Amino acid sequence: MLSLYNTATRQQQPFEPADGKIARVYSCGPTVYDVAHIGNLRTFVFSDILCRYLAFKGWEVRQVMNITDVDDKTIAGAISEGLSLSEYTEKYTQYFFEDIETLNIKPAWKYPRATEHIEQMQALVQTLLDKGHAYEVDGNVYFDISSFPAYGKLSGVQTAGGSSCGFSRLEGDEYEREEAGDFALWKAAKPDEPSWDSPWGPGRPGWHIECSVMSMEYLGPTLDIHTGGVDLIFPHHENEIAQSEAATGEPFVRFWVHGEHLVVEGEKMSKSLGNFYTLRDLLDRGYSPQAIRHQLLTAHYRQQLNFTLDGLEQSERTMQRLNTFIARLPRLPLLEGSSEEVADRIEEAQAKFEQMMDDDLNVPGALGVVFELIKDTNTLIDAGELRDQDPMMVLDFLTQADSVLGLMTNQLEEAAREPALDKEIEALIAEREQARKDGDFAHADEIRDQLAAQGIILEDTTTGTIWRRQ
RNA sequence: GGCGGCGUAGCCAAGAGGAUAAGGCAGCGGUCUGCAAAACCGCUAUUCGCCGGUUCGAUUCCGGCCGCCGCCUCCA
Repeated sequence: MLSLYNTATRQQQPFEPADGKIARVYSCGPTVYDVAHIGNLRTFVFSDILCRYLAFKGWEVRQVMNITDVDDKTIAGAISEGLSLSEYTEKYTQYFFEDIETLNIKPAWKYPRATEHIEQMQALVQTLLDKGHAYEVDGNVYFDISSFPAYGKLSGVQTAGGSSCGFSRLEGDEYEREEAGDFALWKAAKPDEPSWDSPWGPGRPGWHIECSVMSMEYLGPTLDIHTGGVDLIFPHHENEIAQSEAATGEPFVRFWVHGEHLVVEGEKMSKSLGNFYTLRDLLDRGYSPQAIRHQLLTAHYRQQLNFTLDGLEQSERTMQRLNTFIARLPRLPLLEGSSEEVADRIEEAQAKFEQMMDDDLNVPGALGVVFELIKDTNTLIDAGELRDQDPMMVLDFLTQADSVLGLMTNQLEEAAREPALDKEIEALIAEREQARKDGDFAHADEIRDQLAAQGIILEDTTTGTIWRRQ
């Protein structure tokens, strides 16, 4: 049974959807003011793994990921580039979609944009005002945290009274809030800012309200799982709980699941340190999307990941091992039949894989299971014990595992295609075989080099020559 | 100051109160090969930052120390 670490309880707890069928997942998505960096992408890969695994477990997954397309940064960015807010955010929204496709992240069920839900946000703000959880000051509406006693339950941050060090840096704020911890639900428009009319005058929604509104709009008042990066626990997620539960009177989220950050070369990623990588940066340096995704999966999601170029090189080679294995498997010259040993190993691997993933998504452990099976299979190949029915079974297992890992999707598709007999290649291989028999190794090597130049790798086995694409 | 995490082989990284401490990368030696490629076999942590405690038994639990990192209304 799947169990997940729930930030709200600080414990790992058994998970299943509240209704037993549909997993309702809300994931904090990108603020589209810039190109995503590798740290953002790690979090999206993490929520991708989560959703893929929920589907693997047989539940229907409805993942909603918001696109924040109005906030201080997007407004500032649009102004500095001389674009309208929507032109500006649309550009980065498209970059975001390209990035997740490149990293083989499965699309969410819905990607609602904040600017398309202004009316619903205003309605929620009004509800909070009506219920006495919010107040208005000069066109701004704030949430009154003193009206919500449970405030702080997720993050452990303490509010007024006691040592409220969480708010020690809040002095001098420009807004006239009654309590330092109160946060904006609606912000009055400043001159030249994009704004929407509202009962409180022209303005725009606060950051937190969008997630409450869009999650409830598509998934109802109670979510099964809400994901995000650890940095969002406070104040963002804390505020979401306050707004949502104050408005509906129902529990907002059953499981809070947060992904740890990554650091780069042991240091916090920052533009000034020059270790601020975007996906494009890494692709330009020649790294493959496959290796990048793998590197993001090398550490458990609740563990900080030290992202390094050296680590990427290692992932590149690791993926090479995987790819070579998959590419040669369907072309091996094998005796007829199937091996009981292979069936046993696969069964064992399936059980262990699920056990690893059930344990709070232990992806590094699950990868270990996959590579153990690869090694075992290779050993059997070398021992001449693999039979011609076996590769299909191994590939089936890898396909199952990959429905979760998403690391070898292209390779498996290629292998599943009828290994089209390329007449030209076969002819060259035959020609080379004759040359080798004749002792004309120069000519044999010439043919091998020629094919290598086309990305065709030849391997001489004891029972014949096989080829694979690089 | 408050909250949280980490320290496992040359590197990355799982794990777990007691069975040979996964897996990947790199290295060395071997097998196979005309040479390669791929792969396999063997070697590479008698030991899990340091010091105590609990226990029949701890690297795994507890305490202290050292080192590193993150969060505390910009933030994945």
